[in-house]
Amino acid sequence: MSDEFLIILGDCAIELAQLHNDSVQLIITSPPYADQRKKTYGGIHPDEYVEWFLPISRELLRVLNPRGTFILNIKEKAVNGERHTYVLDLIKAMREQGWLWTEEFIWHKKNSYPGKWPNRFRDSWERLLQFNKSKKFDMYQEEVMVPVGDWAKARLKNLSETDKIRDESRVESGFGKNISNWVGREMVYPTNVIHMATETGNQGHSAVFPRQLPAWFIKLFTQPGDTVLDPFVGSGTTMFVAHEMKRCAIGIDIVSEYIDSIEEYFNMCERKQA
Amino acid sequence: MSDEFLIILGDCAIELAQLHNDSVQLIITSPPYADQRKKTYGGIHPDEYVEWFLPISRELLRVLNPRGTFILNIKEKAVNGERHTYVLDLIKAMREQGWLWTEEFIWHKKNSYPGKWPNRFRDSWERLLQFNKSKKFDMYQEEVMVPVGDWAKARLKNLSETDKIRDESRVESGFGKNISNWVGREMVYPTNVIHMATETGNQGHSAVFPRQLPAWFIKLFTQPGDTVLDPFVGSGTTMFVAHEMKRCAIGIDIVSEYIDSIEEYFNMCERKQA
DNA sequence: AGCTCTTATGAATCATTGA
DNA sequence: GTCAATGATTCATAAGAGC
Repeated sequence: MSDEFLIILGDCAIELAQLHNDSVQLIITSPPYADQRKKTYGGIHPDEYVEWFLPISRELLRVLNPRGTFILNIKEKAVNGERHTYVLDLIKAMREQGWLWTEEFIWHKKNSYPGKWPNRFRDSWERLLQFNKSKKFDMYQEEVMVPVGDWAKARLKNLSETDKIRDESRVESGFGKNISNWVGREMVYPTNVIHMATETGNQGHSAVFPRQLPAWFIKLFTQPGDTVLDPFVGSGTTMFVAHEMKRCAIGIDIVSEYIDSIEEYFNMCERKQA
Repeated sequence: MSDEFLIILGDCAIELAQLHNDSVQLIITSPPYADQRKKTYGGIHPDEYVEWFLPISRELLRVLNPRGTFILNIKEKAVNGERHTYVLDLIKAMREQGWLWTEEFIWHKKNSYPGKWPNRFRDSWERLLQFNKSKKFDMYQEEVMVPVGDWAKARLKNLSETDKIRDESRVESGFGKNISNWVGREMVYPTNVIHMATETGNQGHSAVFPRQLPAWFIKLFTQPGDTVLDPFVGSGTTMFVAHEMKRCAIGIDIVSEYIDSIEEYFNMCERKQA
């Protein structure tokens, strides 16, 4: 087993005990949403969601480095025509555990799930909650700067929206490829609203994240050699991206099919290098 | 005094008593944010914000029609490097008052306030919380359908063969499919993410809302002749838009300069009509 | 009319100073 | 100490001027 990655089959509430204190620089995960994914995770009832998550977040708080960051992708579902409050309750409960609720990023999903209801529009955003262990944490803002100004204006006028979407979904780092072509142009910092299309139908597994999303946070909060953890690693997107970016990747999942698939991927990687 | 509008100078916690039960179809307002606007509103401390707002929301619940809607524009500030939780607390407290938290729209402000800090990016979004009195409320979705962007029309008109091939080969992204669905369609429903720039320098008065924002919700949740209330009417944007859209407009504010200015505006309107 | 360029200015945030 | 006020930082817009 390489130091570069660690794949664990099991319940993260239990398996996280394997990890040392303060050993992880970035935790980024999209836990099963309430009442979703019944087949794989048993379906946590909205009213029990906080109670279910707190033992996990307690372990995450232990393994996270004091200068590290925890990014939690979550969105409340509508229950009885209302937004359920478990996410609000979770934020408050995690603060009592010792977490700092530093920021709430908005993930604007440009191609949100289709549908029509008489009392609400399509939900096209999710929360990306940033939690920290201390007020002093590592943040490499310059790594995620985006071009703007004349470049963006000219481009926006001359190119259609389709082109932009296509570019962003093709290049994992957003405008990364294009950025390199425009070195020397004006670069500006992004805001706390992130525009990314979702990826669908990725080899039969539902890809929770588009690859750009973990890539963006990995660039922002870690350096090469740091450790990135996803306790609900699912199809493995976070691990693959972290590994490609020369970070150590740890993934945990309770579904053996997911773990098998991820192990296969990393075996292939090692064989290539050999 | 016309039935078409009502302008009240005073503290809305008190003055709302003038309004009848169930008489308002839409409440849309942007109350003073915690610790902001000290000169005009006194600056409510974050820790006391919920306590300050609850008597007002209780009166709002009384005057709102059972089929009406309350849109609350609010955003928590950063305190001690953390996001404060008073908005989360407010949502929970209002639910205990009897409000239903139906939806949370995101207002993405394209021109957010400048600034740079080592631990956070610029804040470019605000919450637009939708509360209702009952699960059955009026919503006229077709009134806010948006035209398919020019980019899509232009793209569809001269869709080159290469484009078609490229799009179809990217079916896994879900995007190619969408394009074919848009053929022949002029209007689509919006989502719960609203993109609008703030208006600047409006004749000395800072316009809290861009005019489009109240206009959008007035179209969505009311019909001509319905009553629209803004208990923190400020420079009057909500009232002016509502009046232009043939809705009855009620505005309350504790700042006499604002009220004078709004009365002047409506006097001019009536003189023109005479 | 349609462009480009310039300028003013925001519901912000944190570090520093002062009571 | 704790708390409250001031200063430095900074960019996407609209509006206006000039070709």
